Amino acid sequence: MSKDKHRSNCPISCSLELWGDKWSLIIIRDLMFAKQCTYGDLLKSEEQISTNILAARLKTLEQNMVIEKLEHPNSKLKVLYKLTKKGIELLPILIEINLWGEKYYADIPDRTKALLKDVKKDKKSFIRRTMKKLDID
Amino acid sequence: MSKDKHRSNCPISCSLELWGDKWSLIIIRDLMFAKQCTYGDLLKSEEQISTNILAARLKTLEQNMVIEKLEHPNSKLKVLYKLTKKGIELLPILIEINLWGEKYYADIPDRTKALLKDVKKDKKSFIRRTMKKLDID
DNA sequence: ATTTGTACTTGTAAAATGCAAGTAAATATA
DNA sequence: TATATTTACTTGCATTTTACAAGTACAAAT
Repeated sequence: MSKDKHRSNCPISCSLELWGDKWSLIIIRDLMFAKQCTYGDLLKSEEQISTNILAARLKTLEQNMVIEKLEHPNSKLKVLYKLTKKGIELLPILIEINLWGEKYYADIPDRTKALLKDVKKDKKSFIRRTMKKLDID
Repeated sequence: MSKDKHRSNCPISCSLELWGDKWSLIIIRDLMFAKQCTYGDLLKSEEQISTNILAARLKTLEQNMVIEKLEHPNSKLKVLYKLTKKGIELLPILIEINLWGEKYYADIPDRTKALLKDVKKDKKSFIRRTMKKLDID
């Protein structure tokens, strides 16, 4: 009847209810920069997510159409996860978090620094290029 | 000895460890658009944070210099919370979350819509103006 | 002197997390 | 062909976090 699943209609609040935790954006980050990952790939991330949490997050993100499952071309045993358009559009958020984090935390990895240098040169272009790369199947 | 409090040195991961939960950015949002709030003001938000969670988050955010406490000019009983420079600089993240959320959730409040219309007209100018407003004590 | 307002703290049940181990099906290997 | 291994999960359980209700301490208003 009523749409009362949200604590409020504030877009920030609704967004946080979906991916506002310590893991969802890590998964999304990995998919954003690796394009496609298997479950095993995601487990390999430096942050060491545990298997049950990963499975739970993937399920929620899929149900909310942020990611989707794909058949692996070479194996029926493997599953490919990728971002949907809705997921890809989280890129500007990830970029701003990256930029803020770069400013306030030390020992940023070189890869990240290089990427952010590119971002700072021309943010819009970076977003366009990255999104385009992700969009091509 | 070692700086091993972080799961990784990824700026996204470090950021999420600090404010990657369902409440921190709600508090920061309120401070961003109200400039200064008392504890009671923050409790009044539509999302209905509970008192112990609010106290815990305020403590963490203060310890990490995202917010600071101020004396209330009219009362020793009240406490004013405001964003530090570090906190104010979360504005671009809040804006991008707002824009994403606006696109994927329904029934966005009119105030928010109006604000985002302004943002979309000229994002940089909006950020500059909002930050300036917050900076003036 | 008593009540109210404000910023918390405390207790406790419920939920989420983190870790270790287990399972089922597909594939690789002997 | 039989066995082992890989892959994507699930399950059980201890620990931690959350949510709700109530309580406390001090300032200020009545």
